[in-house]
Amino acid sequence: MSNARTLPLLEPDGQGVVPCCPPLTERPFTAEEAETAARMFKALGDPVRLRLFSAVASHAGGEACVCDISDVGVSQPTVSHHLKKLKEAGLLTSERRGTWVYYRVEPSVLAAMGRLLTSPAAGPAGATTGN
Amino acid sequence: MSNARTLPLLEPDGQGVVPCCPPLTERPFTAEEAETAARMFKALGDPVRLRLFSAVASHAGGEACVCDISDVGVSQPTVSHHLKKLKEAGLLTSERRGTWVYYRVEPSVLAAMGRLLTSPAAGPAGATTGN
DNA sequence: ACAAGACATCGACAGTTGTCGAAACACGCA
DNA sequence: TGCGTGTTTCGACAACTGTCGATGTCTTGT
Repeated sequence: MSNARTLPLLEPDGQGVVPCCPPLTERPFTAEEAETAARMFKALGDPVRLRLFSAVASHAGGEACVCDISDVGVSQPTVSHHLKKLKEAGLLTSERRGTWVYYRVEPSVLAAMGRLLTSPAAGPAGATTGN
Repeated sequence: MSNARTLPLLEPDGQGVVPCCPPLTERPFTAEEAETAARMFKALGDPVRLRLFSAVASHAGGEACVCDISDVGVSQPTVSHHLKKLKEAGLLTSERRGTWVYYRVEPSVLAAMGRLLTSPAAGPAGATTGN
């Protein structure tokens, strides 16, 4: 139903994707950057979704059928609801093959998320590494 | 006020901290791991909080006075509310010096978050790096 | 065509969250 | 001591979120 709401953290640019935001420690986020990045953090901000995402991300082949990962303590409609949220956030993609639906992670998004949190080699806040 | 609610992502272990969770792609999170990690993602899942966090993290000296970062489009009590949330999530610490209160990031927490998202050298889902 | 299984959508509901203004608290200074 | 400024807490309220059971859709097998 939506086609302008996907992949908030990355923007397609023809042959790949470009990250939306600099590392968190580089400079203060603009309102727009924050809106974009927060959507992704929010998607991972629920324990059930995090388990589902982790289950997909760690599954052999990089993809998993819903039936493989739906044992997270909530009902089946709730699992479906959360997978939809993760898809809307651009973290997962889904594909139906026969009876089953397979979800897989968007690898570049995971990389972009890591880049957001990895301090860029002695950033302003990373000067004192010894805690 | 609270002393059992801080640093969800890391556990103090005498001389430093140890990460709570493996990378997301290593194996499915347990319910407990997910609960812990989700608390942190949730804290960054709000645009205002993300801007505040980024403002502190990128500020010279690794710390910032509330007065330096409170221009994010919401009222001052709301800023205080969000800073409290970030503190409860273990992402920020605060210290009062005279009239002003300074916030700084917990560097090890940032590192732990990055580790969560960085695939551990060709993990199950990281085999295909070229999208 | 029909039944069965896998998954998604719908509608409802309790609990949580973000926001504000008002008030309280902490500190420095006259 | 009292005032002004910076920050937090309080109380209230609308909006959002996670959850469920019931139902719908899609595919396979009989």
